[in-house]
Amino acid sequence: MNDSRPIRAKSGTNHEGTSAHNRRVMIDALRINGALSRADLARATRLTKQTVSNIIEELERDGLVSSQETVRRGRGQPSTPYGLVPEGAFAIGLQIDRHVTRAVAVDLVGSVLVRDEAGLPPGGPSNGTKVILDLVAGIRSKLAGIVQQSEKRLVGLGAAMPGPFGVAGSGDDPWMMEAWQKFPLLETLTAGTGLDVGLQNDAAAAATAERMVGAAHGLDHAVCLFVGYGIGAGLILNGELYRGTNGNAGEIGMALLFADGKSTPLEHRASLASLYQHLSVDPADPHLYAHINDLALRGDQSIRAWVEAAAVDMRWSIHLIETLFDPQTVILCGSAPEALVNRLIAAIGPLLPSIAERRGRTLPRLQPGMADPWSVALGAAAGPISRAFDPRFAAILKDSLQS
Amino acid sequence: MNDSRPIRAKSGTNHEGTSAHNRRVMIDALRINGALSRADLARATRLTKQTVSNIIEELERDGLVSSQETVRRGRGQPSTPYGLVPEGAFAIGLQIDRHVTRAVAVDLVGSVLVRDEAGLPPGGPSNGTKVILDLVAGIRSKLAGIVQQSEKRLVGLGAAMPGPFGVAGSGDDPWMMEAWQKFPLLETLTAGTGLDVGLQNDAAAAATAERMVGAAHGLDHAVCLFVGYGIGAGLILNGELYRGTNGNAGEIGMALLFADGKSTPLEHRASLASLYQHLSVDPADPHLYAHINDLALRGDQSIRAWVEAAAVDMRWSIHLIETLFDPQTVILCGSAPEALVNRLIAAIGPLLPSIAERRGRTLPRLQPGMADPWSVALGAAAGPISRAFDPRFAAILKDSLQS
DNA sequence: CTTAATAAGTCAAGTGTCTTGACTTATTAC
DNA sequence: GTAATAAGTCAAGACACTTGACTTATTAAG
Repeated sequence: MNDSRPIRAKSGTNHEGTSAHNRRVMIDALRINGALSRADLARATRLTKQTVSNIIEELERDGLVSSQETVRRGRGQPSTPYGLVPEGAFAIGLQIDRHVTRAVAVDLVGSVLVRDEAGLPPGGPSNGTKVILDLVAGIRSKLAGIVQQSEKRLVGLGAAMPGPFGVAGSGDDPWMMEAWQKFPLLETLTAGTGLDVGLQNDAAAAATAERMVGAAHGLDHAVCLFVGYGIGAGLILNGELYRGTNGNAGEIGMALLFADGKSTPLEHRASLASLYQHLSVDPADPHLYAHINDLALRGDQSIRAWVEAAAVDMRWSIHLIETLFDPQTVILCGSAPEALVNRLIAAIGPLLPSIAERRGRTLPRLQPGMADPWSVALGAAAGPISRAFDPRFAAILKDSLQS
Repeated sequence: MNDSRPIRAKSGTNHEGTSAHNRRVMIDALRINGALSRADLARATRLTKQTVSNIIEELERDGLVSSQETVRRGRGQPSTPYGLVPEGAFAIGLQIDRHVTRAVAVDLVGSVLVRDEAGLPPGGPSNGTKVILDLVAGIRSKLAGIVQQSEKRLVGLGAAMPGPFGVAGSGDDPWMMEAWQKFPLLETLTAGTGLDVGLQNDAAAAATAERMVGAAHGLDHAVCLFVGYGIGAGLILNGELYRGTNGNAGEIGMALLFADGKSTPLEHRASLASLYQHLSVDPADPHLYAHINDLALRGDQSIRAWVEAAAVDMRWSIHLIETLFDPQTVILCGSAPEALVNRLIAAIGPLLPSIAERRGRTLPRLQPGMADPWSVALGAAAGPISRAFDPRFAAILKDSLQS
């Protein structure tokens, strides 16, 4: 009996895990509800007043929360609300797109403090790595100029780029996203910045952003349909981003549609790439974003035609998302001109019938999210903040504790 | 400032939560790996030998694990493996289908000890409730005749029926599944049995079964495509069944397919219901199952035609599941005749290209699961066992602790 | 104005569960 | 026969939450 097969098991937990969880629960509660008193926190978390007091004291020492003015609420001693301190933690978010890379510095509550972008030369990682590392270095030094102790309070760097990861692709993309997808980006960024680095696809980043400061704030189940150069879905399931086995969950752009006996990926019909092709414009044109926004605002005929066609496919995508994920709401967002997203939303309705149609709904089935070229970078930055501060199963387990 | 808005927060945890988690982790490790020594468990769970010893001792007292013969593994003191005791816990599983209801008693390791079924009269809950409660009572008394203390070790009753739940339906189903879906089944079963009752849709139950004793055993991300009277997907995400906001996640049968300008739910094209219609047979015929199995085995022409057509839609369903969930594998199962499922699997291949095609795969993209009229009832029973013994986030939180 | 009711928050001792480090036991390798 | 190695135990210790009494601050009511 050769007993060298690896034993698979979840990790156990201990006091530290308990405490780490409770800290995270407090921070989460303050993020969702705004400032709360110790007594409020004790009731909401089911912990004792004493425990809450101890943890709040510790969080205050760590500069993550601070007390506000006391509030009189009827009989009894007035309560002292505690709120998150925005400058308690920072994260850098990095978006790598086809022709451009964007970086932001974000604080604990999701405000963008610094932002910068740079053009990405063609040629993939071999030409782009330095540009990216310089951009990140610049953001860090600008952040250090604005706030004290920023480097000490930097919890990590989140990177976002179009997926899918680790999949053999078509190889016909001159902007080399495939090269980026194969490139050991995590290792390169870790080595180049010394930070804790995470990587997700752009739709996931958009969902993370919506969860921290947008329409998915405080929701347990929400799906962001993200329209960028491609199209993808960012999945918030059970209050956490769902990544799938290889970080590719939600890559709805690769879903095949069948029509007229041929199959076409959704991405070829409903994405900025398809719009650019429809309009015969150069995707690398730096003024394209504003130009498209203009056209959309003016109701340009050519845009309208594309919107009408894309809306049909997106209506179906939303139907499918509702059917498979049963979310509380679907959020349409994008790194696409806002006017375009608004036209899309208008054209998508009314939605197809689905299990989402039920009595007693409080949230709309479809709502607009951020449509902003910076939302992906923001979401990328929200990743490390969430990893560091949000309550989640993995944070309780011993193998994640090393504080 | 009216401050009566409810405060939303996750619950905190304490020592009991820690301990509950560690107990569950041990049980899970023994379930996945088979019998393990205390030292093995300590290494796998990252807990200390002492902690493991204490917990094992407690689990042994509770009759959930027992020691086996010592094993010599080279130098050092021989180890004493501990394994799960099958009769350490039981659960009742109940399937409510259109024309029949089935119930099983299952033990801690997922063996079916007792099974029984009864025809369901037309008319929905008003006529069927008594049949169901009698069936469950019969199962319980038979179980009590086989094993000692079965009632004390009964952790709950899991019920499964076709979804979706809580959705306005078409109202054209003479077998009144819609009436069942609206009926307060949970309350009725709780009152009628005195047990802790859970409810899920049949595809979710099938997935739960595959996770406990089938092809999804020990996997973190797997999707079961379940072919029954309808068709649905049971989702294992992050090692747990994913239910969605209203327990309707995975209802892929309601996904609309567009062809020739019309939309049709997948269910109308790939499900036993569609097969029955194709064959013009009576779905209430009790011999239908064996009959279909026979036809499938013999390669009947009419079945082949349906299989070919359904396989096209199922191939697409699998592609979509891979694209949206990025699972380790997709499992095709059903409460459908096994020969039919085998024909379907044969006809579905080769699969469509998707993100699941990657170098270094170890699991097949599609594999057969249970195709057995009893698998849904088994999965229904696996629900309470999983809730009681599997490690999960919710089990750590204070609001779930009352032991 | 005085007193009772109410609620926030603190204090100090208590409890439960994991950890630590030394020790015992059983086996194989040399 | 002895050393090395690994399983498992013992007893004390540490840590984080809990308990219950107490203090403080405010409003409601007579």
